Amino acid sequence: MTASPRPTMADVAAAAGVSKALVSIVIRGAVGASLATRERVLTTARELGYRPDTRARLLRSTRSRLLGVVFNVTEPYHAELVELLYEAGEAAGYGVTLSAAGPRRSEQLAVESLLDLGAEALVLIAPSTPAEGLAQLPLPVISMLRPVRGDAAGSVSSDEDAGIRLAMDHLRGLGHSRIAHIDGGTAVGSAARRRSYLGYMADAGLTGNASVFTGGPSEADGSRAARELLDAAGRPAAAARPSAVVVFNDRCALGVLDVFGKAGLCVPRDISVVGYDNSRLARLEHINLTSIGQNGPELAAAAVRAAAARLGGGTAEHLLVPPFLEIGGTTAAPAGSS
Amino acid sequence: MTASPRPTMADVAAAAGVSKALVSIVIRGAVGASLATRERVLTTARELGYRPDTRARLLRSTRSRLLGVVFNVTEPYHAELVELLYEAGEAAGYGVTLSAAGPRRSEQLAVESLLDLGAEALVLIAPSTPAEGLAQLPLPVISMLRPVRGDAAGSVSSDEDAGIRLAMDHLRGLGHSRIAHIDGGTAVGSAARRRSYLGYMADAGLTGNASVFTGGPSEADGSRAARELLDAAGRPAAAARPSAVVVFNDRCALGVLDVFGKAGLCVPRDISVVGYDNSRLARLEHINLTSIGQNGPELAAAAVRAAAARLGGGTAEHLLVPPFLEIGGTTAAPAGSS
DNA sequence: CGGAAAATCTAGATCGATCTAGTAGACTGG
DNA sequence: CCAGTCTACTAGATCGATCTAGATTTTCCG
Repeated sequence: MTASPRPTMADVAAAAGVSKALVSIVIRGAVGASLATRERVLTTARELGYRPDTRARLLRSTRSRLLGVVFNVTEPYHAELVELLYEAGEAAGYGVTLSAAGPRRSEQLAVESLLDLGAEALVLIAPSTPAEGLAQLPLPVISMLRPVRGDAAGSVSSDEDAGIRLAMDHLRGLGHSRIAHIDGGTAVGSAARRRSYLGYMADAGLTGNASVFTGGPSEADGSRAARELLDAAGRPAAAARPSAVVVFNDRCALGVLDVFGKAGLCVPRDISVVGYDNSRLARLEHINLTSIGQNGPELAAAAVRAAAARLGGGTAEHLLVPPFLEIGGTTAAPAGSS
Repeated sequence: MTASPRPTMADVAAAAGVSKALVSIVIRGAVGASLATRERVLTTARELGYRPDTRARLLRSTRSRLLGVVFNVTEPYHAELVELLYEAGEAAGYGVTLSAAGPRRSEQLAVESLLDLGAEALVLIAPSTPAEGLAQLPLPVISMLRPVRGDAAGSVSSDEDAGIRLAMDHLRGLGHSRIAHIDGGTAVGSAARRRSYLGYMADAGLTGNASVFTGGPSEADGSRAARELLDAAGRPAAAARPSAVVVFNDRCALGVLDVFGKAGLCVPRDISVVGYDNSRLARLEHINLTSIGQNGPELAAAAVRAAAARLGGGTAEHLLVPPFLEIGGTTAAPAGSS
């Protein structure tokens, strides 16, 4: 509470008997100071409890080395990425500042606050701003988890096509061939995943077995689609029911699991279910959903690299990071195959 | 990409034919400018696309009017509070900067980065730093969701005792009298909630019906406790089984629901369950757990008020915000009472 | 109308760092 | 021994705002 004013660079300089400029050199670790004085300055700095003032540093330096990150508070996975971005950023010599977007705070506002803070590049996690909007911004922008075409912004996303293939390979490997897909309806990314599914089925010569049901991003969507699936399967012949379902995302898969359970189907004995996101939800012990996960650390590192490259004058890169398969308790070999 | 340097206050001053100082006055909305010039300056500022530079502003002004917020990335509810703090802060004329703590980024580090940025007060959401540590910090600190005694820091938390009472009143109102409690084991806050439960039962003259099972913060803890509860109930007489359970938190309640379901009990027909937190989990459609929720907007507003008051020279306040009851589908009148 | 009070505006110092330009001294080589 | 190069260091300008102190104009009122 006794607000003793924190020591400045001038204080350290006076105490160590050198100039401010030299202290600056030492603190930044720049060249131009002898080993002896370097040590002396660092010692007195530590003794005085000196900490460089970020505000002043940002103001003066040509390169702020500050990375602005915009994330959405309603997406738990974003929070996870934020922490990884801190790590990746700091490892690359960048400071990281956050700005949250959400239902009551627009992405626009979040971006502006970072601009005013002097960020020299932005990482937007799953931005809703269209590409043209991103192109307007006066600094390099990296879009995470949402691919962007062209030179408007760099992008780093998970390879969704590879993700679907992982899920399908897993199911095929278990012996499934009647594999259905519950898509994400009009949600972002749904079309791409659906396309990957259909492409895989075609390549495997299983076009006849392919069937897509309209789901959505939430549990309710999944429940609806699952009921439809059961109804459709019942009509022609019960044997025609799919033995496995690849679902748009984990939340949707949760709704699917619920309906299957209430219909008396046992997962995975009667039917296998694969989600997408490997969210905390999926990892709850009594759910333990087989799911496709994004490689968070690699995504974060790639985003920082892309931002640094863009600052170095490169053109917008578009990276795809391979996802991984987390095998849980909702997939097994089909019933008749032991 | 064509990095046109953004206009500064001097540019606006030149364009409007006034001094820098006057522009500053107008932008800050301070007294000392006539209505006419005020308008003229604002117009030219808008035309030039001028935006004040936060770095410079922070550096110079005696009061940074910057509120630092530390949240934990692993807690989804924190994210929700963050957005509310933005709102509450900005409404009170404070800027808000975030710093994330988490498994790989210490609270200490998060706090320091905010100090370096020039925050003039900190709001720590559920800090793990002990009170003595908070007292060391050279600025006012508000601990949210974790009560702190003494003058080390202000605190704003949800009134847990009132929360338990809400749950109990609800169940009593439905006609329950055999109400059990599954606690949080050694988790933070568990002891207080258990005490509230026992106190309520005593006050209601139901000490004979009170029974506490050792749970914990996670689903697995809940499952274990639920099995114990069923075992214990089976032995003396089935009729002695509690007709309702108040559970430490939502995750724990999820495990409880799972075990009850698998044991053939129908919730809420055979037994009612109340959670605590009103988390997103509880609000999933097919779970729809009756739960005690924290009043987020009020918590955020109170935290900002407390910080402002502390900055104004007041002593550390300790506020309790009343929670609310969210009635879901897991509570109903006990079986024999229609 | 005169002079005090209030309102409006400006010059210049200042916050705490970085950065440029330049000085002092040590070292090298012919 | 002197020019040339390197290393170690420093003075002072600078970033873009705020703030203080003072200048100028307007208003008010007896």
